[in-house]
Amino acid sequence: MGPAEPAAAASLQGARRNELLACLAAAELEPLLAGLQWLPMRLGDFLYEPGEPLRHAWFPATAVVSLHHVTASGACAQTCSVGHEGMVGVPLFMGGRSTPSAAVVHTGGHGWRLDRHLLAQEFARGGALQRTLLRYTQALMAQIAQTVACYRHHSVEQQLAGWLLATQDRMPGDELVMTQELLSSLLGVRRESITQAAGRLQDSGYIRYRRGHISVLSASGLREATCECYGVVKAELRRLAPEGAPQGVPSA
Amino acid sequence: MGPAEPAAAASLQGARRNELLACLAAAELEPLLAGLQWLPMRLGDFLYEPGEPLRHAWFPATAVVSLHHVTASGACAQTCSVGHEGMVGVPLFMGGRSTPSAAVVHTGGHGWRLDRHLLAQEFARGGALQRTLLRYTQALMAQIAQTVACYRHHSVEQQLAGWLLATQDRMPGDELVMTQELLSSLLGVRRESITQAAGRLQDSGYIRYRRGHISVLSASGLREATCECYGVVKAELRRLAPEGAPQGVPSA
DNA sequence: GGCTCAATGTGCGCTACCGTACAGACGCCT
DNA sequence: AGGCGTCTGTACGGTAGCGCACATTGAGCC
Repeated sequence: MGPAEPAAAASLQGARRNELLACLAAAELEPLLAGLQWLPMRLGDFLYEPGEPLRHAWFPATAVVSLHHVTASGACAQTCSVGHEGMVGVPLFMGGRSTPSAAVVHTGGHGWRLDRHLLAQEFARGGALQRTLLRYTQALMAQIAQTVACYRHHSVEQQLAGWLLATQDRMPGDELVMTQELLSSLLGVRRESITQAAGRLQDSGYIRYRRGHISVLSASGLREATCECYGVVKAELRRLAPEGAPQGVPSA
Repeated sequence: MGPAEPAAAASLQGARRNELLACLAAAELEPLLAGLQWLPMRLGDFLYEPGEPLRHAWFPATAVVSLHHVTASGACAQTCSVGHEGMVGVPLFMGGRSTPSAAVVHTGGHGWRLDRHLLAQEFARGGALQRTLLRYTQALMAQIAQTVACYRHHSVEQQLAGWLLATQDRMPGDELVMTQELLSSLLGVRRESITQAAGRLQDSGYIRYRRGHISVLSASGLREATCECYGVVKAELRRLAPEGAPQGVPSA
C-alpha cells in the first residue's frame, strides 16, 4: 500500500471519478468523507479472499477489479468486472460480511477506499446511497448471470473480445498491461487458447499485442467479434446506473 | 392460474412453509398478509420474462423455480434455482423492476404470491424483512457465481448430479417429474449429453428414471458424483439464511 | 390388443478446447 | 553486448461435448 493522501483530499471533485460516488448529492457524500481514502490499487492486489471477512469497500476510479471464483482443483473463473461504474464490497451492506469469491486488481490504477462501518451505517439510513448501491448490485447480478450463459455457449474468442471491451470501458487509454497467462487464468481457459484467440483478433487488425501489453486498435471490430453478452451487460449497467452519473472513462 | 384460496388463508402457519416468510415475527408478517396468496405453481409457468417488468414476488413452498438466461441464438442456461428457501422477484426491491433473465417453474407445487407494492413498501421500512431479503440476495449471487465456475470447469455428469441434489433439497419426495429434454435445455447442453450422464448415474445405482420421471435412490452417491459447487452453494445458503428458519423440506 | 407419439438410446463424424512438450523471441539486467 | 528469464508460438494427441440421423421403447389412448 502506498502512502495515502490525507482524507481531506476526498473532495467532492475527486469523488466524481467514481460514478456511484459521483451521483450522490453533497449532503449524502459529506458523512462519508471522513472514511474515504484515495489510494493506489496495484496489479495483483487482493481486495478480499474467499470466506475472509471484508475489511473495506472500494470504489475504483482508474483501476479495474475482477471478481472470481476458484474451484477445488485450483481453477479460476471470473464472474464479473468492476471499474469506475461500480464498487467492490457488496457483502458489506448485504449483511454477509464475506463471500466465497475473491477480488483482485487486474488493471492497476487508483480508487477510493471506504471504511466498512461508515458504509454500513450510511446504507442503513435508506436514502439515495442505499438506492444507488442496490441498483448497482442488481446490475452486478445481471453481469454474473450473463457470464453463466456466455461461458456455456460462446467461444473463447468471443469471450476474449468481450473481456477486452469491458476492460477498456473501465480504464483510461487503450493499452492494457496484461499477459496472456494472467488473462487465461481469469477467463478460466488455457494460456494457449488465449494465444490462439488473440492471434486471430490481431490478424483481423482489432488488437495488437507484445509481451505483456495489449492495445485495442478497433473497438468496433471487437464488437463484431464478440457475442451479445457484452452489450447486454453494458445496457443493464447503464439502465441501473444512478441518474446524473457521467458515462464513460474518467479523466486520468 | 388455478383458483386462489382466499387471502385469509395466508395464515402465520402457512407462511412457515417458506423459510424467508417463516423467519418473520408476527409483527413483520402481518402487514404482508393482505397481499399474500397461496397459489399453485405449475410446471412450465413463467413467473417473469426477460426485460418485462415483474408483476409479483413469489415465495415457493413445494414448487421449484429456475432462473435462466437465453442467448441471442436461443440457447438457455440456468443460473440458479429457487425453492422454499428463497424468493423470486429480487429486482422488485433492488430497484430495477425487470431483469434480462427469466423465471420458470420446473417442479410443480405451491407457493405464496406477494403483491409487489406491498413488498416494496415493507422492504423500504428497513427492518427484519429488508435484512432477510438482502442476505438471501447475497446467497443468490453466490449461487450464480458458483455456477459460472462450475460451467467452466466441471463435467455435465457432475453438474447433473448437483442439479438433482439441489432440486431434491427443495421438493418433498424423491421423484422428479422431468424429461431429459427439458433438463438439457435448463442446463444448456444437448439432450444426448444428459442421456449419457444420466445413464452413468443410473448404472452406478444413484438414480432411476423412466419416461419423464427421475428418482433419486442415493443422495450420498450423487454427492460423490458431483463437484464441490453443490456443497459451496448449500453452505452459503445456510450461512445467510434467516435465523430460526426451519431447515430442510417442508411437509407437503 | 394395437396405435401413436413423445421420450430415450445409439452411432457417426466434427469441433473446440485441454494437457503436454518444447522452441523461439522479446525485454530487462548486469 | 550478452545472458537470462519470462512471455509467446506451435505442434501433437486426447477428450468432452456438439449436431445430426435414426432406431427403439414405453405410456397412454382408443
